[in-house]
Amino acid sequence: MCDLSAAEIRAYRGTLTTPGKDSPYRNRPVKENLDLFERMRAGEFEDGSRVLRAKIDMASPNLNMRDPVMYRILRATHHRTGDTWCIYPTYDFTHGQSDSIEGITHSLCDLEFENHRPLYDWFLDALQIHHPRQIEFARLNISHTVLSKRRLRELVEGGYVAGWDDPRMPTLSGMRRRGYPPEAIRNFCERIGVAKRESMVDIALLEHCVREQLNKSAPRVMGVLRPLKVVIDNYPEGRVEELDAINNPEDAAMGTRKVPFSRVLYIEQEDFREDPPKKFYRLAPGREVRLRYAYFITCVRVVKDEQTGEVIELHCTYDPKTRGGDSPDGRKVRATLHWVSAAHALEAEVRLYDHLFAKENPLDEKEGADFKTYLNPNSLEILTSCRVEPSLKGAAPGSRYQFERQGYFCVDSVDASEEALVFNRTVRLRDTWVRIQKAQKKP
RNA sequence: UGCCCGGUCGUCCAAUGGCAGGACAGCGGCUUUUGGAGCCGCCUAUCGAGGUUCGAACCCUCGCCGGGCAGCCA
Repeated sequence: MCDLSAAEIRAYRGTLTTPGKDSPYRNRPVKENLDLFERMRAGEFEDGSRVLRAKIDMASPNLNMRDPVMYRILRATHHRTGDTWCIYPTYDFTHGQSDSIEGITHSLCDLEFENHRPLYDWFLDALQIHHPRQIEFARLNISHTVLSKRRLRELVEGGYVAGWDDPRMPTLSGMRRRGYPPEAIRNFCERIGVAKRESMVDIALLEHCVREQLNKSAPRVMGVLRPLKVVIDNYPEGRVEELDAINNPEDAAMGTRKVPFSRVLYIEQEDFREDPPKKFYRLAPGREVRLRYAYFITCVRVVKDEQTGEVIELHCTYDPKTRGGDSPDGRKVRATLHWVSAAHALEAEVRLYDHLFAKENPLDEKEGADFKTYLNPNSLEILTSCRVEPSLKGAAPGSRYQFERQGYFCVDSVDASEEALVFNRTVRLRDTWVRIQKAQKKP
């Protein structure tokens, strides 16, 4: 038993380069120690007034061995035992014993506990109980996020995210809600391996594993995130066709479905450019493109808002001979666009998720900045007037789809309902066009 | 200027005394009714100096660099 205050214990411990010195209470007789410990447990003493320490070696080069504290007085309410105990053991004292009681053979932990292993071993040897072997490994770090429970909690409690299962969180509940398939996570773990050196795995590898799995398993659908109205001038008013669409080109067994086509459609705003830059293959005035599984269309007129100049509507003509997307004369188009029929499409909310942190390593807190200052302000973008194809009606919570040319999305398991479709973007598709644009901007 | 641990392509992991290999990323090409997927190719690494050895990423020594440790936190 040691009556030194916390500050005194610290002072007696010495420093990294100088040995500590013995506590004046170090050689108390066993009988007195036993008595004091009984009374400590009974609650006779003030919080922090005394502690139980292991008598090891105040001159040890390993600070953890300089007579570490085993029990301290703490009047805290425990979530299981309530107020029955006013003394609590330290982690170092407990760790080996709980492992031992559970019959563990190998106790795996973080690299930072390497310096604690001699103490772990010391307690087990002194107690002469089953001795598990502690092995330390590097903790997993992933770029553009944080994984420590303490920091994650800071994000939750500070309201930086919507909760532990916020789809941006690298928690299992977060990743599940985001739509990451379990197989992808397991595969990721297998690929990154386990080692003893500090490392930072590129989040791109995780995303690759997610795409790889989803590419095989996710049914394809068409959904327009930012709708632009298109009128097919030469398509008969009131006419509706049901066109065949493939559910998954990677897996013929997943079959086909019908998608309705009519005179008024929506396409993606970013699939049209009035002044197309180099290598932009999509729709532009006078240009012909394919609507997936439907027809070739040519843009003949652009309607703009008189005030803002914003493009609000396109008029096109279609070639009836290209039904299904093939041209009988063999002429080619460079782009295939996804689309939905305006009259048949379902309205949906789509949540676009991106990296939680803009900085690769948020813990690289240069200039005294807190890791939270590196949060990505664009990690969530909510789109409320998206249009998706009618086959998505009643899609089950948690079910995963590929929105063609956009990415993988899953039905949110919390906010989606019979009436309201809500999708979370799991991960984007690899996008060559984005890369071309970046390369074009550089010079 | 203590003790402990670690340094292999940009990143992560293999090779543990015998041809430094894979994946991701990047770049280029082919193909394509998703600028997706697929296929092909390219790029790039053993921290340094000595030593041991027929032979060293691996063993030894000394440096250098990075991380951890001075809670009655875990």
